[in-house]
Formats: sequence, structure tokens, C-alpha cells
Amino acid sequence: MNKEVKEPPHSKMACMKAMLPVADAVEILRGKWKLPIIASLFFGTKRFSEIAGDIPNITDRMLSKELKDLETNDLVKRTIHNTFPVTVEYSLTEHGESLRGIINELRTWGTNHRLHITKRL
Amino acid sequence: MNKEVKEPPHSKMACMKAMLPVADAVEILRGKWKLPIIASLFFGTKRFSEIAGDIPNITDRMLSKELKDLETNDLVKRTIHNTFPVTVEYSLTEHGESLRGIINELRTWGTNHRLHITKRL
DNA sequence: CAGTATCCACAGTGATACTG
DNA sequence: CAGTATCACTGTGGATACTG
Repeated sequence: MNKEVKEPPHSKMACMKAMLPVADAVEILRGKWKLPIIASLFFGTKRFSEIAGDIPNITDRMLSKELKDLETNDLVKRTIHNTFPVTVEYSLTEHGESLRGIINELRTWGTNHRLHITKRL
Repeated sequence: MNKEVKEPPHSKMACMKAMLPVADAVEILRGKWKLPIIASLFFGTKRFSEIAGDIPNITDRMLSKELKDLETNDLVKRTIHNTFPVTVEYSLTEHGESLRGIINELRTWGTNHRLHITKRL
């Protein structure tokens, strides 16, 4: 049940709404460690300690937390192997693989942006 | 001067470096108000109070701060008119307009993501 | 090995009041 | 009108130690 106001097609609210999925996407990539973790998994299935080894200065706590986050969003899949001691493998889901596209777009834009800004100085 | 370690072409460091421009791009869009402000300016030149009027609950402080941020990154242009009282106009720079592209890509991915996640439940 | 538990510091945001 | 100044709160992330 929406508020009792009616919104015309091109209203401010409609425009804010159009940004919601954009905000979702940005949110997924946000935080200090999301991109490094995803980048690490772009190279294939890895164990917890392998990802940690790929990323300088990340703590177990943050790696664990961020992996859970990515798992919740069905971008990363967690597989437990009943060895001793247990080993756990992480990999991108099919849906997670779809990140390659936008990440490349973001890299293109970001690279351009760097160029643009440094040229201005 | 880099540390005295030599990095092979596909090293972890190289891979982290590849994410830097991506992080730049995400950084630009980060924060609660960046996207709404940019969205507002997508519709053309606006005054400070007009942007504020477009965005529910934003405070003057945050609008001012975020606009400065966007200006620093040459995404937004600020023009002062010597009327009384002064009026100030904000608009996207040419470079700022280049955001339309990735924002649309992000919207596409974000919309897909929403669909994907809700389907899973 | 793959985490969890605790505690702490700080950046981001909000609320409110004030100004050229 | 277009902001700035101040204070307060909250969440994110860092450090360290511990565990199945």
C-alpha cells in the first residue's frame, strides 16, 4: 500500500526508483574487499586460505564476512569437503560470472576517468 | 620506486591493479546520495534548492558535500550568478554525461540481479 | 584449515542552528 | 538562496585472541 499520492510518469519519485537497481549493483561491489575477492575468484575455484593469500592485508574476519555476503547474493558458492581438517572451496556461481561484464565496463569508464582527471591537472 | 620484488605478468598484484580503476568508478557512485543527485542532474541544469527538492530527506549539508565531491571529480559544474540573492546552478559536465552509459549498464545488471534473487526465494 | 569472538577506532550520515 | 558549523550516532572495518 503506497502513500495516497499519485505519481505522474516522469516524477521525481519515478526517477529515484529508476536508480534503485543501480544502487543495488553498486552496493554489491562496495566495501574495501569485495572487488579483490571477486577478482581472485575470476581465476577459478579457491580455498579460503588461497583467497586470503591473494589479498594483502585482509583479515580472516573480513574475508569470512564478505564471502558470506557474496554467498547471500548468490554470487559465490561455498563447498565443504569432508577431509581432515576440513577444506572449503569457493567459486563464482553462474550468476557471479555475470559480473565480468559490468566490471569490465566499470574498468573502462574508470580508466577513462583517471586519464581525464590527470589530464586536467 | 616500487618494493624490490619483481612481479610476473599474471601475479596477484597485477590482478589487484586491474581492479583499481573499477574501484575508482564504484567510489564515484558510492554513498547514499550520489546516485540521486546525478539522476536529478540527468534532467538538466538545476539550482541547489531544486536538487534538494528532487531528493527526499537529503540535508543541505550532505547535498553541499556531495556536490563538492562530484565537482572535484569534474562530473558536475557549478555556476554562480551575481543576482541578489545569489543563485547557483549545477549541471553535469561533458565528462559527467559519460556516466549515463555505465549507469544504464549497472541498472541492467541490477535489475537482472533483483529478478535472479527473488526467483531463488 | 577455516573460521568466530571481542573490543576498539574512525568515517559517514543525521539534526539543528546559524550566515553572507 | 545557498550554504557552513557543531554535535551526536551508527556502522564498517582493524587488531587480537581463540576454536572445531
